Amino acid sequence: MADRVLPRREREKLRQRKEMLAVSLGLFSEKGYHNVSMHEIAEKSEFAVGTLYKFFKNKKDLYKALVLEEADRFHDRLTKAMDESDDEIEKLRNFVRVKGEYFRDNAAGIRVYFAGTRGADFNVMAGLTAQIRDRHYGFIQTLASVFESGMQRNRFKKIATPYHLAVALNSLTNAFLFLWLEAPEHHPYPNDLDIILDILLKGLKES
Amino acid sequence: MADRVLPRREREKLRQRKEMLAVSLGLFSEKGYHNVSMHEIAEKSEFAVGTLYKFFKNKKDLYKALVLEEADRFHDRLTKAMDESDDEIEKLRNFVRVKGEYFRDNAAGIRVYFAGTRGADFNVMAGLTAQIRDRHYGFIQTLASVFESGMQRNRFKKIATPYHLAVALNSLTNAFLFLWLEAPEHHPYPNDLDIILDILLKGLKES
Amino acid sequence: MADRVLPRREREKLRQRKEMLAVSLGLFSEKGYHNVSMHEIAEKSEFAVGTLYKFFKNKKDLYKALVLEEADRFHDRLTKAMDESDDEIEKLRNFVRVKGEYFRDNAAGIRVYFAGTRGADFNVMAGLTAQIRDRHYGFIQTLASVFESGMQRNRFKKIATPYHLAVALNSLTNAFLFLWLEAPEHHPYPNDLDIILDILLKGLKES
Amino acid sequence: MADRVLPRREREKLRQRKEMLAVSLGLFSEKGYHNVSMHEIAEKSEFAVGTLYKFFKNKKDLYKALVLEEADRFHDRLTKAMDESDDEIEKLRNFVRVKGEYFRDNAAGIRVYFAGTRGADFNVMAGLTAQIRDRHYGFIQTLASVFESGMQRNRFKKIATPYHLAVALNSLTNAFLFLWLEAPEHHPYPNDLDIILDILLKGLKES
DNA sequence: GATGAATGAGTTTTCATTCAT
DNA sequence: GATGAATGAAAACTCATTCAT
Repeated sequence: MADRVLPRREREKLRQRKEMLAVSLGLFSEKGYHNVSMHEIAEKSEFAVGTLYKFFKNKKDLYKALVLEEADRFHDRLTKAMDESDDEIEKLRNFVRVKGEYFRDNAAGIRVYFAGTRGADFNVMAGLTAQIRDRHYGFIQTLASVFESGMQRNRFKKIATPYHLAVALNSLTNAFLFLWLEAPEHHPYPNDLDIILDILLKGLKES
Repeated sequence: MADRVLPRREREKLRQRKEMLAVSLGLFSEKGYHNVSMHEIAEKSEFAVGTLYKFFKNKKDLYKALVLEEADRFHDRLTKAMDESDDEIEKLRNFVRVKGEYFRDNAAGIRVYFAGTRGADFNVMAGLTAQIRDRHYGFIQTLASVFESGMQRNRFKKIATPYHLAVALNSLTNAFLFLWLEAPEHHPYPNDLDIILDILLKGLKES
Repeated sequence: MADRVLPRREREKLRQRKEMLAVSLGLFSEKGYHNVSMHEIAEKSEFAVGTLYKFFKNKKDLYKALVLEEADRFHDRLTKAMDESDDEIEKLRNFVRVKGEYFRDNAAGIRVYFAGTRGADFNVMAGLTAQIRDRHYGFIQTLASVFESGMQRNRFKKIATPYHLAVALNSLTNAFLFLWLEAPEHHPYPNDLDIILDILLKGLKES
Repeated sequence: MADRVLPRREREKLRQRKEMLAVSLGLFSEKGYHNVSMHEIAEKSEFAVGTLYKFFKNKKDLYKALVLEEADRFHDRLTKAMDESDDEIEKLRNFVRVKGEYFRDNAAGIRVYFAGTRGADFNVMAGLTAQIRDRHYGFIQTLASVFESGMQRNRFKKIATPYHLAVALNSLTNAFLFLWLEAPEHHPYPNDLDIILDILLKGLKES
């Protein structure tokens, strides 16, 4: 780990920053950006307000950092899951499975990430939306490349462009996972997802 | 029009309310709930602040009314579009086409509607989220019933439950329309949509 | 009654004014000047706000009129009670008895009158305090004249100036009646009063 | 003084709080609760509005604290004055004298205290009236106990219950002191008071 | 370097008063 | 003459941010 080699002072800083973001995540995901005050974050994380401002220029910055890191963690996890196999179908199965797990285990992070994307304060949170979008777009490209490689190796029919298929798979998994996230009692967790993927694969696979 | 037969006073009231909501729509859709002040709405709509409060109990109420009416208008338009034909495939084509038109022509309304759904202030805007979700769920059922009737008449294969198919079609159209809404320059408007529907229909239609 | 001979229009006006003041009395006595709005008075009295302003220049004026008329009614009643006898002791007994009845039967008026006197908005309610004080002073003089005449007729000992005695009797009756007004369950109504007067008279009467 | 041993920070806090209350006392006593704004208090006390809210939850709370502390200071002073002697008559003389001095030297506090008692916003200032009344009742009991002990030691005749006598003496002193407070030019300060007490004592003392 | 007290701009909301109908 | 819709000044209160200790 890189942490090991950092001077103690630096390591400590990182630990504090992490703690601040963890507390912020809990609060923001629960109440939304405008219903959380810096004092609340300070109190719950047991830092002084001024210390928060040592780590983040202002409230917006703290929020941006949080959302972007949440986005990166999310996308990293998905990318890694796909990298675990060389087989395109297996990659997609991993994507769906791990995304499901991620929603289940990181509901707060997911909520903050999606609020940052399609959230309340549109153009206002200047920059954030754009940066999130870039990351999102980047990930969609990664996903698209799986479809592309599958097509090149003639494992998938070219029923649509790889990009379209990536957008489709991504939005479908989102939709079903949100159903579950918002009303777990009505939408039992993993089954829906497999159904989706199976249908898509059935249409895709060369007979 | 019912408007004609209302007493003049009532008609005038309605006109004012509409104007207030129209201005609010513009501001909220552009800047988000928390970045619009009542003074701003008053000024831009050329009413006094007090007058706004004659029509809406408070800021939250104004916002709720706006979002709910926007949701109703949206769903009504889609439902009507589907009612224009008795043929299930035609119904779905109408849904996709009209939804596309609606996104194109009512970007502000769409933004406010979706912000209200997956928006910023989760449990905070008590009631709103729940009401929106009810309406959304109701609409999904309407869409599902199209798939169901298609299946009963053996026009569609039963590749998934009608409810799943409705969620799928809805989220796919959202996804592609948002791509266009957010970056029209990269995503030429109507073509994507047809592609989606065609793929879905190909999988659905009995050969 | 003078009312009879007024033109109908005038009589009607007077009736309306009375109604406004009656409703205002109820509201002001219950909630205090600042917690009653002109709209509330208008609604409860079933007049339009504008009509209120036809009768009273503004809210302050309405309140002043109310308090002063309440003061006059109160003092008139007491003065009349004392006029019913020529005997000084009987006059004082009447004063005490009728004052007690008045507190019991016009709690709202009493509250408004005393709030206007020693109330919340000191110098602010410009003029009111002064006018009330004048009336109050005038009444104290009336009461003092009873003691004075009793002294001149050698029925009372000159244990203090008539003015001092008037102030004393007045404040004592106020004190005991307020005890009852504020906590009737702890302070049974009429007995206390008689005790007071008897003590005072015992000290006063020539043996 | 306990102040000496408090940490500097605490002492500073107390000093600020005192300053805020002092300025508030001046303003409230002059204009009444509803005619003083938090901004006004902030400006005159040279604190920021937000700082006021650090010390007092809201305007009502600030006012309540002010009135209750004023009441306590008043009653403490009177109680101490009576404790200075063991002789009942001397106790009463001290009470009257010190009360007079207190009215003379703390007119503002007295005004605020009495406004809080029989003041403007009856049931509205929920809690305040009740708390004031409790303190007032407590003090009346203290005063009554002087009469009671005087009776037990056969220094006073039992012309009335100790409680009645306490209410009487208290209301009489109030009445005469208010005359002076409101129109010092007409009512030279201390004489009236002695007269009152002397009359009362004459009636009370065993011959 | 950390702290948290102090700041005051900015927000929502109320309500006395006016005046066109 | 009565009405009550419209007005907007003014109030209470919050909270991101700063900076002296």
